[in-house]
Parts: sequence; structure tokens; C-alpha cells
Amino acid sequence: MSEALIEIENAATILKLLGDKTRLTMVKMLDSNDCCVCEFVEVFKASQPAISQHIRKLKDAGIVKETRRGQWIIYSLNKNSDYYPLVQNLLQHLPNQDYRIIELEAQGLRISCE
Amino acid sequence: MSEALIEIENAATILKLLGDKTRLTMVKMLDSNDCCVCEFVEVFKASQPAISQHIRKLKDAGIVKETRRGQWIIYSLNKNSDYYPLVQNLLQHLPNQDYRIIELEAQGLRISCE
DNA sequence: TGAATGTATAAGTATATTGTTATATAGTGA
DNA sequence: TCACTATATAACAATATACTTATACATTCA
Repeated sequence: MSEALIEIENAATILKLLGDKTRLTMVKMLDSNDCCVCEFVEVFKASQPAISQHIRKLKDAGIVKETRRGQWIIYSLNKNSDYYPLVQNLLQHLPNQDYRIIELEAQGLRISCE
Repeated sequence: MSEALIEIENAATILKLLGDKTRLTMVKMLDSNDCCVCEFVEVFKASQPAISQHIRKLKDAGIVKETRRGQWIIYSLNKNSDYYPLVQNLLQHLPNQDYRIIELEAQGLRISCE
């Protein structure tokens, strides 16, 4: 293995964060597409504050980063995170979630953020 | 990647389980040594029921398996689990915990289980 | 069989987590 | 500036988690 090791305590924190269906799906989605909050709200049929709070946890841990684009905030995976190699490794075991974005596009719900 | 994919919901359950410092350390320890409950109790300076309850969760998820040996129950990683490849992958990012077992041996606390 | 040892389970409590509603902040464009 | 949209935060309620103590179960050995 070529990547740096992660202290158990820190790894446990990251795994706990990813041990939530919504957050894990978000991260898998971000692995192939940058997304804004409104997209997640649609995808998960969840309230905007609920999504915002999930994202905040991922952001506080450094797993995702944000870029403001006008009134939208676009989230993406933070490839500079010390945890990125671990996260990448994990994500490889999960099925692609692109269909969720495709469904959104089919409904015309993704246009708003572009 | 050669291994089977894991549904997001199941993966989240596994990651939540491993998202606990004690359980994650246990699993890392089991990656190189089979252990019994009494060893974990010593290593974590935790109560026996607390340890037993952590192990039960890992066992219920199929991550570890048990083998009774006299009055001791020896735990080991379940290499037949669908989640084993994921777990293996994770563990590679963590520092080896063998020193914990070595400390136990130095204190003569491992003998009881052998 | 009974005492000792290793482990599991049950019940209760303290704490953490996640969602909800209400409200604040930030940017856009008329 | 004002209305509108996107997002964040605060406060609270519901639920889940992880410990504790007490007790039960299983095995060994005298």
C-alpha cells in the first residue's frame, strides 16, 4: 500500500460519518458528479435543513469542499483530504448512483443549478 | 475491481458498525490475531459486558465469527462474509495493533486463553 | 455435584444523533 | 432597495447508541 496510514480514532470518525445511508450515497454521487444542495434535496426527498446538516458534517471532516457559484453552492469531493484514499477505496465497493442524477435531469430538476 | 458490489444501505450499516473506535480496533486486531473476550477486556480496559455487546454487533453483522474452545470463545474475522473484501480494504489504511497483544503477553495476561 | 471462570443477556440511564420547524444569511435581478 | 431563491443555523423533539449493574448460561475441574 502506498498511502499514509490513518489513526484508528480518526478512521472511526470518518467511518461513522459514512455509516449513514444518506451521507454515503451523497459521497458516492459526488465521486462522479459535483452537486448542489437542491439536487440532494430532490434525490433524497428530504428537507433542505436535513440535507444541509449532513453536508456540513462531511465538510467539517474535510471530505467534501464547497464552491459558490452565484446563489448556488456546489459540493465536490475534497481530493486533498488525508482521508481521500480511504474514501476512494470504500466507494469502489458501492454501485454507481448516476441513475439518480439522470432521473433528476429527466425531470428537468437539475437545470436550476447550471 | 474484482469483488462484488455492496448495496449502499448494507455498506452504511457496516461502516456505522466500524465507525466506533473500540470495534474498529477489535477488527484490526483480529486481522492479525484471533482473540477472546478476556483479551479485549484487558486491552480496552472496559467492562466485560461492554466488550461482549460490541462483539455481538460485529457477529450479528457477520463480520466476525466465534469458535468455542473450552470455556473460552475465540473470535476471528469471518473471511466468508460478503463484506470481508470491503473490511480488508479498510483495514489496510490503519496502523497495525499488534503492540496491544504484545503488551498483554508481556504482562502474562494472554496465557489464560491458550 | 458444586465452585470457579468465561461469556452473554437484560434493564436502566446518560449521551449522541437525526430530523423538524422557524429563522437568519447570502446572492440575484427587477 | 425589495422580492425571490438557495443555503445555513438554532432550538427542540424523537430515536438510537453505549455504557452500567445485575443476573443468567456454559464449561471445567475438584
